[in-house]
Amino acid sequence: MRKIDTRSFVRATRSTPRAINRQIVLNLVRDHQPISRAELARRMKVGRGLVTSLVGELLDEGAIYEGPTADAPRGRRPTMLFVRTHDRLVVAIDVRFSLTYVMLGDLGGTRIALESFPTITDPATLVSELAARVRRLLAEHGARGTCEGIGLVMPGMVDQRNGRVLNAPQLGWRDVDVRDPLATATGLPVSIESASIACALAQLWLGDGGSERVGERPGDFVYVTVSDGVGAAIVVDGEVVRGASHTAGEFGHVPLALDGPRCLCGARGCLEAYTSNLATLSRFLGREPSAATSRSLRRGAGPTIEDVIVRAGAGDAAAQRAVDETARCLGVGLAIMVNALNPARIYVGGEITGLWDRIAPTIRAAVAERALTAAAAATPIVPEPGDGHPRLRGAMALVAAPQFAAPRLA
Amino acid sequence: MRKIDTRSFVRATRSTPRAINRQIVLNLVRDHQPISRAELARRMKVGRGLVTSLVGELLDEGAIYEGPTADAPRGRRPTMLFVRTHDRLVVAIDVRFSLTYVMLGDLGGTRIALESFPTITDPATLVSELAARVRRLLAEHGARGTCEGIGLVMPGMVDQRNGRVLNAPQLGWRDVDVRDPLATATGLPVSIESASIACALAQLWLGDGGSERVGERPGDFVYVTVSDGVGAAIVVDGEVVRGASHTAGEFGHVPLALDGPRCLCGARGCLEAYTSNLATLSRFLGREPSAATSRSLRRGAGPTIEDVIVRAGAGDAAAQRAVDETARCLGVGLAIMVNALNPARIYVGGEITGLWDRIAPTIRAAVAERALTAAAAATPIVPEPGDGHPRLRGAMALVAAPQFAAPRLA
DNA sequence: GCTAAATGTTCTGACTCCGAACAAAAGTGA
DNA sequence: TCACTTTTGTTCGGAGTCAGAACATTTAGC
Repeated sequence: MRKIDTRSFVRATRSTPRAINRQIVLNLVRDHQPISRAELARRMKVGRGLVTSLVGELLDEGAIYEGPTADAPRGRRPTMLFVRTHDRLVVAIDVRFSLTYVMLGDLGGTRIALESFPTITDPATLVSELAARVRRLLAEHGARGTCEGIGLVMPGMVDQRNGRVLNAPQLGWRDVDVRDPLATATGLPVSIESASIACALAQLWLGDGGSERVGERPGDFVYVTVSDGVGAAIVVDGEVVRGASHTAGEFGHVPLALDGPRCLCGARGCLEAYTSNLATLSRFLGREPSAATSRSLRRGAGPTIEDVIVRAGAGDAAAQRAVDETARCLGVGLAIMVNALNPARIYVGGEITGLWDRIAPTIRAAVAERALTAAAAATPIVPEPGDGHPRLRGAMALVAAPQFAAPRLA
Repeated sequence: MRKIDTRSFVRATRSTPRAINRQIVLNLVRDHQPISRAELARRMKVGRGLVTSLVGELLDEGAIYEGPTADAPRGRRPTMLFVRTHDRLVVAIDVRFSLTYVMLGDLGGTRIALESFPTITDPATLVSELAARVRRLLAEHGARGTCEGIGLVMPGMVDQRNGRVLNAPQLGWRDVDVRDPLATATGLPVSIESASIACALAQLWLGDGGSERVGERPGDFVYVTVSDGVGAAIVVDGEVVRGASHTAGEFGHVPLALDGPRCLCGARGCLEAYTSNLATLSRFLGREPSAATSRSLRRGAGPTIEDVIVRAGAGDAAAQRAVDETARCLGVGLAIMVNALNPARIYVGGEITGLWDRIAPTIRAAVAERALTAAAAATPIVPEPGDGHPRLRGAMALVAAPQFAAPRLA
């Protein structure tokens, strides 16, 4: 029951049905490959004739390809269809505080090569270094196919429309254009996105397809990133909620206590001030989480969040107390999201997932305590470990998504 | 960039372009009436021939009608088109704690007749009373047109799909079917919805069209209802966010302080415990907001929220303190929504809007203090006074919306 | 009355889906 | 071996829709 915005709509042309059905076929092949034309016709409830025509078009464009025929109990053997991904390359870039990762993968999300280098904070130098590495990677592996584009994930706020980094405190950037310089330096289209949204896109487009529960809509979830900050990306009906000025998802500064510890944002008692890595670390050290503490910890003075996690896992009581309290507060934060948005599930990413077995019961209990309905209390909360490089997968999803997205209409 | 859900999609047929363009024309007429075919063709960037065909179909169906021709500086005078609303009746019902309102209106949202009676808490008796009143209203005013359906707004949680009231503490109902009994008793289609979502639908479909700022997307907002409880309805891209189990929008139990005053939900420090009418009233009385207080106040023992508002407006210091604190806390709650969802604007409904001139600066200041970006801090916060019967308008929108909504696709 | 300009209609063509008929391919069994 | 059944995949005419040009209609101005 969507209202049409009469100031910005897309009217239908005579090729609109084609565009819609084409994408449906492509997505069905993607989700169920290998799949035959006849099976596609059954799933779409159309005649096989139409499927032949649609598939023929996708074959001509190189979006899919025909594999070998499959066995069948009776009758003619079906020729199986696959999405062409292995020779369509994607460059994924993840710029983080200390290291920048550059990865070469294919449209299906498969990793081909991965490298990293210390992050350069000067924009122009970073872009030229990135361009050089992209060129070298494509020269080395270019025989595997053609590159479809670059997905760039930046730490901080990003305006995905004009390709600018609005604010990246970890790099000291404010309103810096990186997309266009990188695009001209490499000759490839570049898509840019913030880390939390990128992780959500990775789940949405490259997610663990098979594990979804029956009846659960795969396009309704929240992805919460617990790291230096606490951010969330909201996905409703298969689409990321961006907000009127593209800043939706800032759950990090929901107050848990109006007179709580001071947060780096200036307010008091923010969720982030209780659950960020800095907060956990400060709690472990018995210090106030201040900007000074933050800086000194970043410079490598003192233990890191990884150290705390390792110690907690090894039985260190102080570390366990610090982490448990983080888990309790995170649970309260997740309960807010569960009540406010009622997602089908919540993904949690960040270093803290390394201790999931320990913290999961605490988080669940806190969520269940504050959830308003039984269904909300039972919302699956799924950890995503950092060793799967969710941000890099998100960068790949940035390039892959436009190929498979539903056409915008009405 | 929406992902297609391959387990539940709508494929295009050869009449899909027609369905889309038909709705676009209908909505353009609705938003810009009186409007000519030629103007429609310009706005849609199509030839006038296609518009003639689409308009002809809408005329045949009775969705629109031709008015008189308009003056033109040169050339043939255009015949103006209008949405046919005046002879298509709608019954709107708003069941509240003390009174139930029944209104007869037309598809355009115009009020024809309004009556009320003391709410009956027995479901069957309520339904038969409602059916009798609906029949009488239609008999009296039936000459004005045919009735398109009934919109029913209930206080509490509603499953809009199967027409059941899941939980309405004000009526003492749990899992009660009212939609189907009322539909069979009246022979009319009935749509049911919760109060906060209904108010949002009223704004979305019958909202103050002209006053929207340039560039502001009309389909991205949050409607916050401050009443016995505090609820919110989230509208993204012209569509209400319902959530995986249809319980999205429960911002009332966002904690402002984990160890704050006890809330009726069982937790502590909920936004509702600070800003509901009961909370304001309890603050004025210097009491704890308990279930017992709630009951005694509902029974008419002691002052009502309206009394407190009148006193605050007249200069009573205690009442002003109570209301100002409510405003401050509400501002914090709105800041959470601004940061989390980044809506284009926020509507606030409820008795407290009667004091908007006094509380607006406090609310704005609290929002601005916690908003993370300048754009978010500037989010317009618009009061909707209760004398416009927003819930009844929402009930009308329930019936009107399906007529104008975009077709679901892909 | 003629012309220009604008609105509204009609008609042919192109693109699409739709459904039925047809061809192709594999197994079964007389 | 070969007709029969079953399933897959293709082809083709028909119907619905948009696209665009030609045409008819109406008004104002000269």
